[in-house]
Amino acid sequence: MQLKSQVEWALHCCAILSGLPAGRYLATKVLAEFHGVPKEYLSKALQGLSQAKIVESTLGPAGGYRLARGPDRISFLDIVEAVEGKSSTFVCSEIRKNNPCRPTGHCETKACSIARVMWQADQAWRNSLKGVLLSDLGKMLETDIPADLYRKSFEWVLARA
Amino acid sequence: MQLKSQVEWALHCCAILSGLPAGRYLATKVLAEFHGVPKEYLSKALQGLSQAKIVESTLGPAGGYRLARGPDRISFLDIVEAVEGKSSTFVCSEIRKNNPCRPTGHCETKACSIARVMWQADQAWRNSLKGVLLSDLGKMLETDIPADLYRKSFEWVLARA
DNA sequence: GACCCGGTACTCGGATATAATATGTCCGAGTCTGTACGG
DNA sequence: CCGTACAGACTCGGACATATTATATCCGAGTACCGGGTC
Repeated sequence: MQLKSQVEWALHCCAILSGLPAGRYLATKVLAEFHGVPKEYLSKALQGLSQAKIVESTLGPAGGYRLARGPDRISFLDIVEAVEGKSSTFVCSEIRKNNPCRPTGHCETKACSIARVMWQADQAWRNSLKGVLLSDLGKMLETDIPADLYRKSFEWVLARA
Repeated sequence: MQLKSQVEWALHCCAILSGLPAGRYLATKVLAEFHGVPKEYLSKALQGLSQAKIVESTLGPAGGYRLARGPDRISFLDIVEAVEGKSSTFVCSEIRKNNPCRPTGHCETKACSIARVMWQADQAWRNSLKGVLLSDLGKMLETDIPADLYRKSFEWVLARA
């Protein structure tokens, strides 16, 4: 099991978008060039973000994407679920119903114990992601990235927004 | 992203094996019949468990699998990792290195901030799985399953061990 | 009667096909920009 | 000089191929059991 690479791309793109001045849009082409990934495919990830109302888009020249709300109102979980879907990582196929000893027509009273444990773990994962906001990421990047590189990148992006 | 169905099967099989009297083996054929899944494919999941030293196998007639240690020493995480692998669900492909502003030869000082957040969530998921032991599952099943069905299933399995 | 030996049937384990999903690419519908024109 | 209409170019969005992974199946190597033969 592995998250798709689009999740990583979407997160990086949101990080860039969160640093953009209000009202400016950034095109897929620019985001793809900055990250060195295929433009056409990256657009699928951005489409997911758009449908989830995390970003909003504009057409035409000078069009592109921007965040639909403040970075302090967007969590990692929002982004991950926009790309990967909201369904649990564990799906219970109810194989217990195939138990040859099970009386026909018997109806389970509660969810499978195994599924409950797995879903609980899934929830722990989501809670962890929910606890980190895009604004938190912004602060982390400020301290992690050398000031020089940070400023250069910012200007590079701004010149194309 | 979705866990493979083998994970579910492996967990159910371990649940059965944990109720087995010491020294008895249970064949793939029986486990497959009980759960209503293809015998040949289920064996792959059991192979994973075997390689992870969670279960041990014996050949020949009356052969099969049994737990390699007590159910209080086997966690959900052990089983999930045996089937899914131990690598993180998030893989960082270091796309930040493609940043056109990045000086050539620049060496990152610490791991990508985004990856750190994702890995932390992955760890939360694993910790949750680590906290539930096979013996805990046994207790849950005892209270969840109707006593009648529980006993019947136990005898059904025992007659084939 | 007890022990040894060989055949047999059953087991696991890995190598091999098929289906589903992730990855990557393409083209069309729509709209904003910039310009030329008219008032 | 200003407002308006229009052509053009650029954008996103979804439809279309390919590569990788999960699913399902098959066959061979190996071993414990069982029966017969021998001491």
